[in-house]
Amino acid sequence: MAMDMTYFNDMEARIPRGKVRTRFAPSPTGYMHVGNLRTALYTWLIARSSGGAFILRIEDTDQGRLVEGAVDVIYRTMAECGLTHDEGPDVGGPVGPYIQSQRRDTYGRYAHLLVEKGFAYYCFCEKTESEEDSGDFHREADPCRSLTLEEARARVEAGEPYVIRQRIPETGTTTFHDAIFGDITVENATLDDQVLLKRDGLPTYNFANVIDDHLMGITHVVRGSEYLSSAPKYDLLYQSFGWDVPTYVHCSPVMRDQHNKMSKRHGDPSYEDLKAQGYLTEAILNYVALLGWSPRGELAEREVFTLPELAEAFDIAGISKSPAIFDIDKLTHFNALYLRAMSPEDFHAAAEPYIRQSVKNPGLDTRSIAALLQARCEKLTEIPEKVDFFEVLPAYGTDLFTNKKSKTNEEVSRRMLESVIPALEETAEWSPEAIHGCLTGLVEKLEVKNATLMWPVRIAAAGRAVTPGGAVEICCILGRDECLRRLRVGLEMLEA
RNA sequence: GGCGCGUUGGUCAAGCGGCUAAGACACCGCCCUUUCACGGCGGUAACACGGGUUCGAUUCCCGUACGCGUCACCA
Repeated sequence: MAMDMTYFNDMEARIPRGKVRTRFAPSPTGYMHVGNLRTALYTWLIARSSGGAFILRIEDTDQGRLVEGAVDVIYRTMAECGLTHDEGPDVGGPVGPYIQSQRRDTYGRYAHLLVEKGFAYYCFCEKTESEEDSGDFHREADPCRSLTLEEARARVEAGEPYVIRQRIPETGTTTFHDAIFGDITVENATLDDQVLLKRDGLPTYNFANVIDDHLMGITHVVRGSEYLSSAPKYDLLYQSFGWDVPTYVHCSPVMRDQHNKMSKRHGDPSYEDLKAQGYLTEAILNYVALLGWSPRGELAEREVFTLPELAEAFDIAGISKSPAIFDIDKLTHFNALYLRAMSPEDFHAAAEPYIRQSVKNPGLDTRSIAALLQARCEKLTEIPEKVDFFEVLPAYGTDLFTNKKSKTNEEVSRRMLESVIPALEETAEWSPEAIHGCLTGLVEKLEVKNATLMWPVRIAAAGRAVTPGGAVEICCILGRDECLRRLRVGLEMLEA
């Protein structure tokens, strides 16, 4: 039973001292929900904002929950978001392996070490269904707690199945410190002798965490606030080993509404779902960063941050204690901001596939269409329905020709189109400038408002009351033949 | 139920003993205008409640209410 201490010392010696090290430790469920993404982001930011290291560790101790391809979702999402890791299963590192299922021997050794030190004990009890809903907690009820080490060992050697439980002091209090919540003190009597090593020899999540975080030199443990209540037991574990306690950073959850956390079960969007809904990675990250964190001081009013800017501005003190409700409308706003901030080239590249979903005609220029769209859409996915009229003239009623503000009705529109069609037939070239010149020339000649003439032209050209872009742009994109054809169709409808 | 945590407008939030209590989203109005947008300007809207402490509480303390978490050989 002697511990191979050189092994462990050697391991720890490979970690640079004094440097911040954080870790994102997802269990591979194949789904990166928004809360997870935010935890990953904050964890990454804490490391990057202090020049520290960010580690990726896969927590797959739960046999029954392994999902095929799930780890890939994690890698892909992290990479897409720019949350680069310095150490992990794929890139290696000095304190690997970084997959818990490959570390099982280690946990067992430490669990047994704790038994020898008296901070843990073998328990041979069969779990019973009834005691869990009694509501009351009686730690003293476990008879194995008072077994002598010799007795227990004899039973272990006789092949009796066992678990290893943490021996929590029956009296006194434990105080731990959290970077967000401050000092929290609890009565030891309210803590249970949690299982450290399961009957199958695998560690429980809580135990594996403590061992790995210590062995990997993690300085800041970032996790959801649901672990707040188990933190005292963590502290006791660290104390038992004589290890330094890391800084805890417990983050409150991202909620879907007042009562429920974001969850796959409720159909709340994952990172990938949001992408599919037309949201940009940058916008998602920016929004998510602000869901539960806000910059202090000078930056307090600022909301738009790129990832490097976040790394610069991030500060644990700005993390909020209370849960935050996910607001898709605000995400949409950020998305619109990012869409508009793109260069025309980048926007075109992003928008083109969506434009082509409804605009198949190769004669229609996607660059011109994209230019109209950039200030007018909040999500890429709303593009197809906004521009489908370029492809085919929709069926519409002549009532669209009536618009009070533009001072048009069907009769006025008929007169306008009668003048516009021959004028456009004669324009030398088909450019925005030429079309605009032609139409405004008519406006002067006919002595009407700009809008009075533009309105019917746009309606006839698009067959829609609301369009991205005005009459001139639409006519130009359509091309002379198609444009004139549509104007004639409109005129015929008005003459009927 | 025990224990723990939380509570500023509908939402995200600033505030860290003295302020007309920021800002953003959403919503409404006005301007701009060739529709709709974009942009600009303005508006509606909040300190959960009750006690203290203090010259003075959104800020500190104690209760209450409400909410959340946890009490697994799941993470």
